[in-house]
Order: sequence, then structure tokens, then C-alpha cells
Amino acid sequence: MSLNAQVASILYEISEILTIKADRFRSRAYSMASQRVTALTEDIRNVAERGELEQIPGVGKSIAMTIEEFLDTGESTVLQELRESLPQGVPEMITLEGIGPKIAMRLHQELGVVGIKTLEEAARQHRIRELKGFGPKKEENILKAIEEHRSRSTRFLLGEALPVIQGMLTYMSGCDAVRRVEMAGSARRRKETVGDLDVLVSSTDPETATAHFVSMPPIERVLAQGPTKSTVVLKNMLQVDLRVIPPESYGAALQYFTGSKEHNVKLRTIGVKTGFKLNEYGLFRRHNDELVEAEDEAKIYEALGMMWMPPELRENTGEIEAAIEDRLPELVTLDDIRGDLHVHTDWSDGHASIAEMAEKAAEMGLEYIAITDHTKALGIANGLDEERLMKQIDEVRHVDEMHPEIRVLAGTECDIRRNGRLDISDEVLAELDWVVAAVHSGFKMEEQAMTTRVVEAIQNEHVDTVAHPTGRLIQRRSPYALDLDAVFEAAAERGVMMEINCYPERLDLSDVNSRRAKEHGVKMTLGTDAHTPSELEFLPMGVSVAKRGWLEATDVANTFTVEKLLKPQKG
DNA sequence: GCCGTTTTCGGCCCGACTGTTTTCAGTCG
Repeated sequence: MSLNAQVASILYEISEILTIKADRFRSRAYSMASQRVTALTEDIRNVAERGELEQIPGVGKSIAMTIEEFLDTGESTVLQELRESLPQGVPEMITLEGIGPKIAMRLHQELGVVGIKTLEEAARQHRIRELKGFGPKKEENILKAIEEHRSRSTRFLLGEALPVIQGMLTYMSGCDAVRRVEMAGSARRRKETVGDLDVLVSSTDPETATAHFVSMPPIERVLAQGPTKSTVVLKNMLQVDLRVIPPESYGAALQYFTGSKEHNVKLRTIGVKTGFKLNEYGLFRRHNDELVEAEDEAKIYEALGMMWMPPELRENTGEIEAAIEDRLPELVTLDDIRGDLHVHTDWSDGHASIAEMAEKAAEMGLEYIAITDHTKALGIANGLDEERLMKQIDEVRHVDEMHPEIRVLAGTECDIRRNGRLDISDEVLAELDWVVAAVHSGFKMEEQAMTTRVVEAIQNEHVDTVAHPTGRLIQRRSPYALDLDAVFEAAAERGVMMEINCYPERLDLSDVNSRRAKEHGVKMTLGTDAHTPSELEFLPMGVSVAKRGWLEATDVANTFTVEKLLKPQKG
């Protein structure tokens, strides 16, 4: 985890515990500060050394001191004391659906519950229903929540959730009572992982729409069902919220349920200061409840004195200020993307031929793809040596000739060895149109050595981009220790680019790191890393990361024509 | 705890659903 991410997570945990303790305003302050630290494009240690921590929005004297303490000692006394102030088992209990701080506290005090295990025993022995304000239903729901907690993995990858939500949108639009249907929440913001799904429906007949929703085939359990809001759990343990909204409030609801929470809080605070009230039904004048706007999401933002912004930006990381000052970036879109710059074939560990990959890419409307198979250091992936790579170049040229509808580039995903050298000779690299360099081994190297390794590779005159630069696998493998600022600096100097890998579990660089690379003057490339034709469809995932990283078309090399892309531009 | 084109003190976003109650607290987003 980067230092910034570590600081952000400390602040977030403090915020969480303060929420448990019902200290909502202090909790919000820490949560806002955590968001801002996450979005910082500079190493927070540099900011601290300049004495400018308090210039970070949301960071005042007190939080600045907490950050400094953490930077000096690696610990936070505020957090430690807060952790110790919570009774045993309470943090664990509130991870269960339907149990919050109040109930967890009472279960601890009145029944001696110290965790999920003892909670389950208490429920099975029917001791919970004896408590005032509790009943059999509550007991039953606690047992169900424990069961779901156990079978549920953490969060879902965006790439797993999007097809599910697409299926639901199609299903819901098949209901006559449904006028419009759209995804909201973190899926609409294209966050790399989502905790649950939000589906928004406009209808004048909410009962029919809701009934249609809760009778969807893959439902495991209905958690709640009301006229405007229902919650279900699917068999794969994904939780889905449905909101039914009258057509005239659709824009307000879309804004509201898209979030993020911090973005909305900030927006409403601005509303309060300028005499408005904003909720899911519309924007109202505070003094007389007169409706100002509700149908059109963009008009709500405009009425609040700012430009509409794409959902990918709505994380309260400076987008509201930028919108007010009319300096939002013009984000790159999928339509801007002309090619895919990281594609495997059956020459190494892919499952389709060069021609099959090219044909699928052409079908998708792409103008070019780069064939970038693994090299010999990756024996397990049947990596190519110089001899086979030369043969593959011939084959790529042949396929390119046979497919005038798309330009097929000869490339490689060349392994960066531990000493920073590439495992293919310069003579052969010189024959290629496109060189992707990547680390595939030695993930445990010290930060300094790993940084030297990657920077060394960037110095090779043939390298165009560095694939999956941090090596992280979402929720499975941490990024390797790497001084990203040093890497970006070297890359900017040499005109080498950084990849946003579109593979759902990689998305590497991440949104925040892409934004950071841009600040260093580094351009980005998108690569699906496809090993089958259908995986070429991961491209939109990478575009989402680019958008969340505030990137414009000129920041992403895949928006270039093939001529511009291949023109030598290194200094 | 943070913040200030009313403010250095006094605010701080807003509503739906459940389970248990006879009017609402707790949870969730």
C-alpha cells in the first residue's frame, strides 16, 4: 500500500469508529480528509515536509497532527485509543446486515456477546428475543445475516458485477410498468470494486415494478420491500437495491443514488449555503420548498452553480471545486479509443490465433491492435525467444496484409529481468512496432532494487510502455514495493508511457496512480491483456479507470492514429 | 474536527424500511 493509501486508511478507520460512537460530525471530518488524502497526486511525506498538510482540503490542525504522528512513528494514538474504547466484538458484529452500533453495544452489555460466534449461540438459545425491543424475527434475521456473512467474499470486481447488472437492467426493462432503468451507485461511478448494486427505475406503478424485481430468478432472499425501495440478495451473495422513482424526479434520484456519499454531502452542504435543499425528489428552495429542478440531472448541478460532471469523477476529490470554476477535464471516452496495445495469442499463453484476435478487434471497430506475447523468461507461459519472435513478426506482417480493415502491429510483452535488462536482444526489439515491458517475477524485491529495475528498463530505447506497472491483483495481491514517483519521473524524461491494464482484477495503474502519472507528464496506454477474443471486450474497463484518473484523450496514446503512435517521440 | 461572499462560533444532508412498538428507534445508503 502506498504511503498516501496508508494514511487514508488510518483516517478512514478513525472515521468508522467515530460513526460507531455516534460522533457523526467528527466522523465526517475524518472521512472527508481520508478521501482527499486518497486523491493526493503527490507523496504525502513531501507535503508534510513543506509544512503544508493543512492546505489539503478537509485537513485542519488536529488531523494534520495525526498524519504527522503516523509519518514519524507509523502509529496513531488517536486511533489506538479509539480501538481500545470499543467493547470486544462490537466492530465484528456491526459487519452483519441489520446490526448497527446500538444493537451491538446492547448485545455485548446485556448478553455478554463478544463476537459473531457467541452471537450465534445467543440467537440459537433464543436469548436475544428476551431483550426489550427484540423479537423472534430479529433473532431469525441475525442468524441469516451470520450465514450470509460467512458465505460472502469481500467486494465484487467491477468486471464481475457489470454483466450481472446489465442482465438486471434488461430484465427490468421487460416490465411494462418500467419507463426508464439505469444503474446507479459505485457501479455507475465505475469503481474498481463494488459492495452492492443499485438499480434505478422510473415508474408510475411502483408496486408492479417492485413485484417484478423481487421475483427475478437468481434471488436468494428479500431483505426489504417497500413502495420506493427494495433490497434483495442474489444467489452469488451480491446485494441489489432497487429504487422506484416517479418519472418527474428521475434526474434527482439518479444524482442522489449515484453518490459517492462524500460527493453528495459536499453538494448538499453547498446547497444549504446557497438556500437550497437537495434530496432524491429534487432540488428545492429551502425557505418555501418550491421545486427548482428534478427531472434532469445536469440541470440540478447547473442550478447549484456548477457544470454537470461524469459519474466517474464523483468522489469528492476536487471535482466539485473544478466544476464550480469551470475547469473540469474533458474526459477520454470509449469512442476516442482506436486500438488495443496489449494482446496475447496462442504463440504464448493465449487461446486464439493472431488472425482470430485481429478479426475480433476489427469487429469491435478498432483501427489497430498490437500483438504482444510473452518472452522466454516466462517459460510457464510458453514465452518466445528471439528466433520464434522473428518468426512471429513474419506471421503478423502476413495477417496484417490479409486484413486491410485493421492494422496489426508486431509487438512483445517483454520480461524485465531482475537486473532491469530485457530478456530479448536489442536487435530483435528494433524489428518490432511496439514494445511493452513488464515485471513478472521477484515481486518481493526491496523498494529500491525494484525501482532501479523498472527505471533501468525504461532507459532501453525500444521500450514504449510498461505493463501493469505495480503488479497488484485486486483483493488478492498487493502492489510490489516501488517508488512510483521515481518511475514516473524517469518515464516522463524518456517519453515512455505507463499502461492501464484493462484486466478486471488488475486495472493497473489504478485511477489514483493514473492521475498521479499524468501530473508527472506521463502518457498512458490501454491494454486489455486479452488471452481470448472475448477478453478484448475488457477495453471499457480501462477507459473507466482513465476517466476516474481525470485523463483526457490527449493523455491516452490509444486515441492516436497508428501513424502518430509509431512516430518516434522519445527524447 | 472543519470551516467561513452572513460566521473564528455554531453549524454541519436527507429520507426509506423494519421490527417492535402504540409513536419510534435503529439501520442503511
